[in-house]
Amino acid sequence: MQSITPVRRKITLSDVAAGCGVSRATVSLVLRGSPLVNKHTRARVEEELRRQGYVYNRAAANLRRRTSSSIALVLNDLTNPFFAEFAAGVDAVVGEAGFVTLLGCTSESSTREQAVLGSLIEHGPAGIILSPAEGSSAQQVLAAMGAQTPLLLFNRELGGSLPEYAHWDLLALDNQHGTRLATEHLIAQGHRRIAFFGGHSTASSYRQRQAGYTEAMQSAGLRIEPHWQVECAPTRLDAANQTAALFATAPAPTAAVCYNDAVALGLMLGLSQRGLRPGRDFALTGFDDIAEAAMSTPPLTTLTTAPLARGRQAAELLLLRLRDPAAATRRTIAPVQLVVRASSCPPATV
Amino acid sequence: MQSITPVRRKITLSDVAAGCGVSRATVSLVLRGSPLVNKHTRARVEEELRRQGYVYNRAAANLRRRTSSSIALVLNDLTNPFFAEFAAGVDAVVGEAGFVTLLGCTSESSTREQAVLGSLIEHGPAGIILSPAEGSSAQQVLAAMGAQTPLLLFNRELGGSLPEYAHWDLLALDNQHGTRLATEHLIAQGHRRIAFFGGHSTASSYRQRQAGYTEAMQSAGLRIEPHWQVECAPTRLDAANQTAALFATAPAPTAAVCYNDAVALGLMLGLSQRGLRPGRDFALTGFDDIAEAAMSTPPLTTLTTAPLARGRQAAELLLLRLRDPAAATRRTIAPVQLVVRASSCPPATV
DNA sequence: CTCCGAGTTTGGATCGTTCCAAATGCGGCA
DNA sequence: TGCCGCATTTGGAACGATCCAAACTCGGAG
Repeated sequence: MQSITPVRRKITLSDVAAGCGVSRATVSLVLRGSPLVNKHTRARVEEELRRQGYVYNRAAANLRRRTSSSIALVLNDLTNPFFAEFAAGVDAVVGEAGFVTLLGCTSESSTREQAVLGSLIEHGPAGIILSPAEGSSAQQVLAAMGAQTPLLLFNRELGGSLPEYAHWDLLALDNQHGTRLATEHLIAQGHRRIAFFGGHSTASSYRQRQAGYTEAMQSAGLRIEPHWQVECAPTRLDAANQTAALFATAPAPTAAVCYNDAVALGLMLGLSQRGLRPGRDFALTGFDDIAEAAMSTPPLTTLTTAPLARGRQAAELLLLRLRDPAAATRRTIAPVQLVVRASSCPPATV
Repeated sequence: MQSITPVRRKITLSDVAAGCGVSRATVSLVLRGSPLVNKHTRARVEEELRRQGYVYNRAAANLRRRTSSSIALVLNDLTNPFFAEFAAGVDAVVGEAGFVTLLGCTSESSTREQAVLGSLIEHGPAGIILSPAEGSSAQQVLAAMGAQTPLLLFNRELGGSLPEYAHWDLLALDNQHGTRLATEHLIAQGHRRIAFFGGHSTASSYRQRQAGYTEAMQSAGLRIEPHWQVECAPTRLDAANQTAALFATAPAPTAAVCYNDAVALGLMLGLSQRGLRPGRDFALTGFDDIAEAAMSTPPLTTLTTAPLARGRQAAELLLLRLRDPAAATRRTIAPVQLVVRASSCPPATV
């Protein structure tokens, strides 16, 4: 039966040491499970730690040891389920390794990204996992975080020219191969006039996905009309609004490879508004395999990226880097897999 | 043109002080924008700070000032878009207030919750926002985090008996009113035999939602058959599997108020498998308004909870508490709003 | 009876910042 | 010249942990 007297002041090592008549150093050794300390002393100290309700001050320890116990995770969009799952994966591994996750959201703004990085870096994380905001550049990022802290870039490349002393690891999806698979699948279904729809060409992931599409089209000897490549913000709403552009000029496409699932779902909406039934009159594919993809009408053919696993992987890559700061820079490309659902129908026989 | 010499050792106040011939104290004053320091000196120091690429060590400052600059966010399920948006909202406000978010995911396990809380507390957050794992108790939570750090509970109550010295703020959704609205809406549509489907009665939110349903039914003078209340895990899969239970005994319900959207989507699946068309032969409502709700077939009538706004609100409530630790405990109930979509059809005229 | 060494314990300095009381410089006034 | 007050600057002691070299205890060997 322990009586808990609500205390204002925080309990420190010295309090515990005084409480059981040993020195601070001894208590410190007990805390860290050192084999040096005598069994009997250890028991006494541990009892006293419990009794006083001591809580370890990791900040103080980190200061003295010049270590860090946190890893920063900076995301361009946490409201996107893809990144939310990614974050969950990161946090799991980071936690297992005894670190704590410092979270920062940039809402796709490179200005906020700088502010967030600046604020996080002051807390001295051991490393940073960054999924850059659209249009953020290497110079910006380096200016905000310095070159001291190991960086793992996820999902996107940084724009701008790279100072030659800059180096970081990268984990990206195999965007190009993914859209190539999707395009080939549509071609195999019998489509010849295939569009590439949505996204902003400023993003590196856009350029890669578009390259996969172009590659597949060219390999099949199919030509690409200019108006089949329509850019829009990677959101449902903007995608729906831009649908008309696909059909502005003849010949109209019979299928589209979309930049991602959000865009594909928006395109479905836009098609319906024009009286076209997605999955019957027009085929389309997405990218990401968000939860809604399987639930939409028709269910969406897309590319799964296993965001939770990618999160774990990102954290593991960063931990590897922490263990060996001098190792050569790694660029990891994670595979993606085509999931065929009803949205990628054969062309309608008109 | 600045030449960046890659330095291993971290730059400290003393380095800068030495670099421009003033004392550490003066540099510290400059950093904090004190009006005491001479204009000319300030300029010189700021130049030197830039030149050396100084980065502030907030941990050291916090140690000295006995302050904290972080807020811990502990979530039972970050892969749920509802919580992901909530987290984004929290992080935005926390960031604006000059704090940093410490993230912890518990994956709905109260054991992990204890571990996560224990780890986070060592970093000395100014406060904690906790959405408890299922079945986590007040004693557990208090044991892991002590009574020193202000706690804001989100979404769920803690189980177990409360020690009388325990007190914390609460932000919850108006569960009871929400399901009452949904039930009344179904009654207005003409339904008389309405079920309450899904969720675990161990959760406080379940009991509240069920109470709202019961209340509405009783007010309307409608009776509730025992087999119309079917529990299941709040996941799509389990909901689909439990669908049969609703129809095991006569009279079968013609509509169901579901515990949440995941359950409702699962029920739709289950209904389809029985040859019932949701939104035509059977009406149903959800809770949460996750993104899929608007996209499902038929679109799901549900209750919106504005998770992003709830996140902001949670953070603001906690900041308020930090400003006035002695203020009376608050229990905030956030309103929810009924969104009527196609799933809540009138009863089929058989 | 002294000395040795293994097993434990400990005081004091240190990490990078902030606080505080005291020191410094300097123009003005008696 | 001496003293006051204002504006600025500063050395040294914190904050709560860890590191390190030195010290203590004690049984056994010489």
